[in-house]
Amino acid sequence: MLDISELSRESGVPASKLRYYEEVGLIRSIGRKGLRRVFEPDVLPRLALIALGQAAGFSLVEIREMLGQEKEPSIDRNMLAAKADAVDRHIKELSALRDGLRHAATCTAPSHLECPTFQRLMRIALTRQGMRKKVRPTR
Amino acid sequence: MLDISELSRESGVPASKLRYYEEVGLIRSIGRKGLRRVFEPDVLPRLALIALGQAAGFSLVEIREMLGQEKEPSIDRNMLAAKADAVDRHIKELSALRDGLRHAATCTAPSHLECPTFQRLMRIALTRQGMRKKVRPTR
DNA sequence: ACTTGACTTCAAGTTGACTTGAAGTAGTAG
DNA sequence: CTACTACTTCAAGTCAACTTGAAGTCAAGT
Repeated sequence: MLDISELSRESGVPASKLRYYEEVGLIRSIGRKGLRRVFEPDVLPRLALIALGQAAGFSLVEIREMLGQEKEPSIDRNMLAAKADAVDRHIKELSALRDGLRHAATCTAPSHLECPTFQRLMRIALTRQGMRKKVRPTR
Repeated sequence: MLDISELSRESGVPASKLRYYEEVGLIRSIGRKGLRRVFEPDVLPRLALIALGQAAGFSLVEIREMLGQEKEPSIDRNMLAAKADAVDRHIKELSALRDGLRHAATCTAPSHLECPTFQRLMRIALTRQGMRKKVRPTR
């Protein structure tokens, strides 16, 4: 059992962020000691997953969906697989970007427009589209 | 030569965004026809690169640095290579996330904490840290 | 019992990346 | 020449994801 400062120290996540995450339903405290929140240690891996999900470009709402917002042990496996596929597509795009950057660092062609590497990069870029959702406090 | 609505139609980027991008120095118009901006067609690939850079999680300021803010043909090659390496590290993280998601979709172990796949995921997640910069209009 | 200080809530502020709206202007069709 | 419409500027608004600040509470040490 951890209080918020212990959790903050262990995870490196500021207390204000932890309170915010609880407010929007990303993590849960199991009770109070007086006023103070009491957390179970298993929020630590959960926080790691949240950080990773953010690094992957997911919104907090999407992450909440992926992790399961409540004490549900059975999360939707199809949805997880779909998310994995989405991340995989993202990786493909980033690979194109990386290659494009490396190419730009070495290519001395007069016009990038004529370069096949650059053209491939652009084709992939143009298939992109973004969608975002809104995060609202749970209750 | 394109006016803003043509550029918007060709690129799929709303005109308001194009004006904003010009304001912060991501793209340039080469002049005016009356009030109206006139763009060169080569902003199209540039817009594609901007979108790709965003997909990669870079801020507009970072993207401006990568692409070169002005009509400089010689952008810093070492910096580009460094950015490519940064993207590559990001890809590694995302690969871990993807694998983690796939694993979570199939693993039925009672506690994820005991699972080596999950532990690897977490190790990578914990090495993350983020930094952001501010975007200000040029001039 | 009293002080201390880390916790609490709640509202408001911040940042990046845009969008929206009002008010004005200018090239083109009739 | 007059209208129309698509452009223009500029200020303000929005949204996600937090942070900050004020004012209050409470457990623990002296």
